Amino acid sequence: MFATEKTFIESKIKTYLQSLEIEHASIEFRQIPFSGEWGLAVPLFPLAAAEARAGKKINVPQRAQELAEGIKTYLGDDLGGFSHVEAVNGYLNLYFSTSTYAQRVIDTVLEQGAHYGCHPDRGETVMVEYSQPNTHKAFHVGHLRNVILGGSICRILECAGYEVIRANYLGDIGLHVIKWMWNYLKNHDGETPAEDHTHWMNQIYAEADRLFQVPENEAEVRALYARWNQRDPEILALWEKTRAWSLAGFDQIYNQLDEHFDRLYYESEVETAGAELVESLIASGLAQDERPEGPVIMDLDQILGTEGEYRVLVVLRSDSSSLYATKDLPLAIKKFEDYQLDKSIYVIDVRQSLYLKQIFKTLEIMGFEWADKLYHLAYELVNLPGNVTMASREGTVVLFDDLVREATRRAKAIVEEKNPELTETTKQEIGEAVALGAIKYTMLSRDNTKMVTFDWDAALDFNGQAAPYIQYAHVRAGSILRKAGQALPEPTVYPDELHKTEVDLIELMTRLPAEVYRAAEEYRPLIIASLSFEVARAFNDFYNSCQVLNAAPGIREFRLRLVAAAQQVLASCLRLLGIKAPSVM
RNA sequence: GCCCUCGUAGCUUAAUGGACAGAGCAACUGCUUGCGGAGCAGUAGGUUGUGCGUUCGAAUCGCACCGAGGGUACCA
Repeated sequence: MFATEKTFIESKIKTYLQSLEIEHASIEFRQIPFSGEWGLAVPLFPLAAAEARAGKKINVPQRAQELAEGIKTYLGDDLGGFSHVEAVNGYLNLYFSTSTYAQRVIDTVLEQGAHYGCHPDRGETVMVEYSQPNTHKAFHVGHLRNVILGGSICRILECAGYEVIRANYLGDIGLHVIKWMWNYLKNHDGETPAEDHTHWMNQIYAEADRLFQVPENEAEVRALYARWNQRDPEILALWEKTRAWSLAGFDQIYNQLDEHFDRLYYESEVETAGAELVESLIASGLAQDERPEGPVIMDLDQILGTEGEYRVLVVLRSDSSSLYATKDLPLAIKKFEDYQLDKSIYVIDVRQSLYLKQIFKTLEIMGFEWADKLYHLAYELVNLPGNVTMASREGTVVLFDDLVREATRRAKAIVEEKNPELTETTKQEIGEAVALGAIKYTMLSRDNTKMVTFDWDAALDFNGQAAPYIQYAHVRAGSILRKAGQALPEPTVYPDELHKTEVDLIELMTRLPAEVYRAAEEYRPLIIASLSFEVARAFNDFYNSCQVLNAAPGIREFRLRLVAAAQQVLASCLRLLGIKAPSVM
């Protein structure tokens, strides 16, 4: 936004430094850390330190200050767009005039609209694999973090200029599916799904899991597994039918979460390729076949000459049935056959770090030159209070639909109280937007590597650092603009003096483009979550200290434009987090 | 045992080797009332897990230790 000024001042500084015989100096610009004024800070420490290293006997901080003062004197009044300059503590601080800066920021935001903060196309394609649910099973709060994180990462990457392919990988085969079908045939034959597919599917699964403990039941399940392996048409048909039910259930969930996928991969579609791949690994001598006494393994440490680093990867069970690894290897290959990828990201919880490291290394050993483009985006688990882990087996899960229902109920009650004249449909809609926003924000506002302890009250706390607070700021901004009752004023000359809260708000808005870039590089939605909260807080501060509609002519127009720009930034941040920005609540 | 990740105020976090470790929630003390309940002013809370090292300069980089979590051949 200030490239011209930057270039100008940089060349001036370089000219001056050359006169001191300091060549090849790299000038670094950063934000001035004091609030209330804008500008660029140039630390002179690196230059002074370079001189010290070159053998001059100097005190670095003192020399930095000397250089800063020298530059200040050299520049004189020729500041090219900056209003004043100071040399302090080893920094050269270049200040913009408040009104020029404010005007430029607000005009840029309004002009770029929803694109503000986003970057031009980089010509790179990234695949993000996330969600990965098992069909025929529950969808609980633990799975939720994965979808929310993956979805937000996709939006951030897109905004940062990447072409993104959203991939899902569904566990549609395996013992859990056979158990389910066995119970269905035995106890639920002919039944069709209840309205909430996933919930219904899970009830049958949970029951099957319990019954499986009885030995004769287990024998029956095994027998059914054998029929499956022989591709019994009746079983295949049942599998296809029930799988479709499960997928329809997931679609309901993804719709509620505002998520979609570009490409679905199924475990069932890579199983055969996996078996073939294992055979070729054995043939090439990379894998050791210990069947039937043992499994087929790859001793990665032995192959690489490392110790305790990569360990042993089991690629096929001793009974020749497949494992995760059997399918993940061909899947990785398939992805690169299907698309020209510059990066392939796996959003999978941290417990699988070693496993994914092994998979990536194995592909490298196999000679795939794209192996270095694979990346495991690890995130920590969701816990329940009292250090209880989510486990379907122990029944210690909070199911997705229960969570959303309860959250919506609470959110709707608040909406009802604040805004009783809304229609029932609108209340329901807003209640859901607020509820899902609160849940998503809870998951995204802590770092990927930090455990989220799921607490009903904390997740649904609509005050404080939470999504409803941000959504509410967005609504308030909209309300002012509505009341202004006219088209947004054209850009005008801005006031010379701004209120402190206006300055803070504008300052935060300028940070969006850089923060999007950083969030994309580091795969950290938290950065956007924090910024969105700060913008909302700054907006509320402004709202409480500055009148907009009753402000003097001139000021009023400026403030209306500021409100519109702030609303735009809030909307953009929320969009990046996958959180809806309602217009009333 | 070995490997990985993480330790900043009660909680969530900021500072990307440089200007006083900066906020917000929660807590405490007052005051105020709505351009949408909630807001404002203030207080308190930190030897950045510990110790060494590198550096003119370390929350930031390195090493060691301590603590938490996870993983460690046929679970997913």
